[in-house]
Amino acid sequence: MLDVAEAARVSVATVSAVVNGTVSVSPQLRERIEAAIQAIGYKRNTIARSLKLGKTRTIGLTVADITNPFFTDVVSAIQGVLHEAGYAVMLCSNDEDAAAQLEHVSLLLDRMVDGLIVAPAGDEVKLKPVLQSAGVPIVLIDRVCDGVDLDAVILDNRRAACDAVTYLLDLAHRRIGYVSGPLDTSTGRERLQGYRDALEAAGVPYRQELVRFGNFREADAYQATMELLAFPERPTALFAANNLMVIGVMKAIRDFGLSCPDDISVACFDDFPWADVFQPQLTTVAQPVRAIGENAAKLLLERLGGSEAHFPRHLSLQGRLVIRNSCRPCLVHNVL
Amino acid sequence: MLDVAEAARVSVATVSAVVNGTVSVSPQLRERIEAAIQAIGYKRNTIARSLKLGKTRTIGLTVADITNPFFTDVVSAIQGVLHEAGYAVMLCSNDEDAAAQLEHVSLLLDRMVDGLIVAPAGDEVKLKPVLQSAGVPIVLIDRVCDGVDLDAVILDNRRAACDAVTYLLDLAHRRIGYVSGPLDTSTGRERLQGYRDALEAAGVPYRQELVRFGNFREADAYQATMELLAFPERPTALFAANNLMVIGVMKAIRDFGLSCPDDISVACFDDFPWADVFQPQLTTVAQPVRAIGENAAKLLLERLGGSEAHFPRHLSLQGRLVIRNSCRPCLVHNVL
DNA sequence: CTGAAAGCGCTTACAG
DNA sequence: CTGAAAGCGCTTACAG
Repeated sequence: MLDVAEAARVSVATVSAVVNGTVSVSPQLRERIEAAIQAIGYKRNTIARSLKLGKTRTIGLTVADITNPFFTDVVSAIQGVLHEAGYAVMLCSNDEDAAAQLEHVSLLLDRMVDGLIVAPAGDEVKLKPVLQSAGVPIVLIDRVCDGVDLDAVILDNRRAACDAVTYLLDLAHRRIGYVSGPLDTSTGRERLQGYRDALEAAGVPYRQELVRFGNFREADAYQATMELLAFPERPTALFAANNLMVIGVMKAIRDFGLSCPDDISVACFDDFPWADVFQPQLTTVAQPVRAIGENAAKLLLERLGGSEAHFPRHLSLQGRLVIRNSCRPCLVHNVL
Repeated sequence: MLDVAEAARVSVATVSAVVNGTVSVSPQLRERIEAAIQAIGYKRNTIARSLKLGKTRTIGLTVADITNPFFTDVVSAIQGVLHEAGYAVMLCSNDEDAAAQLEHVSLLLDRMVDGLIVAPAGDEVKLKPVLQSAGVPIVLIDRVCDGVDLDAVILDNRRAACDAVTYLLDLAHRRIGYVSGPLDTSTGRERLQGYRDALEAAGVPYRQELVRFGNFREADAYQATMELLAFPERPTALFAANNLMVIGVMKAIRDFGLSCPDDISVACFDDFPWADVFQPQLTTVAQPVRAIGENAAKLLLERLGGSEAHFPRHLSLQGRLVIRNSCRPCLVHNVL
């Protein structure tokens, strides 16, 4: 910028003025300066600008697993609106590792991001204080931390899980195994609660041996399903807590020599773009992924725009049960 | 830092020395300073540091489509090694929109990233000069730009496509439709060449009416497949240029009232974690996704470490044909 | 081993 | 409308 100023024989203040359009500059000067900028190939140093302004125009985003299509879609939506608004996004994925997430939040905060969007990866106890003392606006997505009053946009997990399990119950299933997520995530807790709600509404007793926990990933789900299938009174239907887990469920069913939906019904959380064309066509609860991302980004943008006044806002979106052919009416008479 | 210096009654230079461990400081002083840091809750301002040092310790990453599991896996691998090395990554996805990618590269460069990893999204003509004048190390992944001499790690697309099509030919297929990617990407060009290589080696003439182009996304592939299936002499097998396109292919087959593999065989580029458990089980060419990402990150790290001397290095990895059950021997006698 | 001071490249009151 | 100057928070020779 100094070079430009010299070339155009003006002060740096004037160059800054035309670059930012903050103050009106006489046409001749503006032209001279713009010519100099072209000639020199000047590009504003955003780092210096950030230092002076105390704003970086970049926001940090940390999700549990970038490999999970759910997060991928949410991230894509977030990026869309943030880029539109002139923000860059720094992304960190932690493979469902809470300790790694903690480091990532520090890394992001170190780099002076203007705001944070985070999908907590378990271990809320440690995460909470870090988020609370971050000093920048934060919005939580997908998962919330109990007792942390931050903006959040999530799914109505309890209701959605309840809908899916109710559907299974309506098909006369009574022994419904649940391959659950971990209870140190709000999604894990709420979806389990939805499962229980559905059973209770149908007057079916909750049996904890039908519930197995895992960390929302395929390997755990495989193991959990193998255990469930080994019961003398095998479940007639299985509900999986997310998109990754259902793959593990299906692999276990196959390796157990069973077939879905002939021998066992399966439903799960999270939809797939290919669910319509491969057999069995999975019955899923579809999340409004783009809406989650877009709303989160917008909430953050509002905070960044300075709406400090409001209370934390929680947006709870509804899932949608997409019925395909992976569930059949239960024919065996269940003695509970 | 000034506050810390005052509290510890030393100069900022000394504080800086203990924070960075650059110069040895007497134990008592170090202790006093560390106490002050704790007390004040001081955190180094990375922006100021970056300005002074001319390095941001963050690298820019721009891929064509973060929604595509292939890129997602590559990104995940890249992040792993980069985080390990203390770098943050700024990610931009452009939905296969070359103009958007151009903007993203500017946004990244503006923010003074130390290096760039890019998967070019078509329109190389415009991208080339931008990359060449970037002034930071760059490594290309998945796709290269002709005539730009940059580090790159890619797949041997030609060979992999040839292998897959050869497999189809070995099953006696002669009318093999190809749902291709765009020719303004190197992957598009090379995979098509591989298709042609296979035909030529088998002595089967190349018929351009059997090839349809799309932009590596589902919708285009659907349209392309509908056209292919409408031929009086319908193809007996279809090869899709990537993971997104094969979904469109399968939807078109279904909507056409056909079934795979009974009526038509299908193979594609890119593997799926669920390919083993849903019918038809797709025959695919699996890419070493993690290796691509890891190698790209390592190449970049080397450049960042100052190995300017070498020529551009091109790493070409091999794909692997995974044979499942979506392809059957061709029974109809083909008259070409 | 420790401190005073310059400078990284910007922005922004404050004068004129 | 334009310029001189201070300051954002660091790092790093250079003295002592």
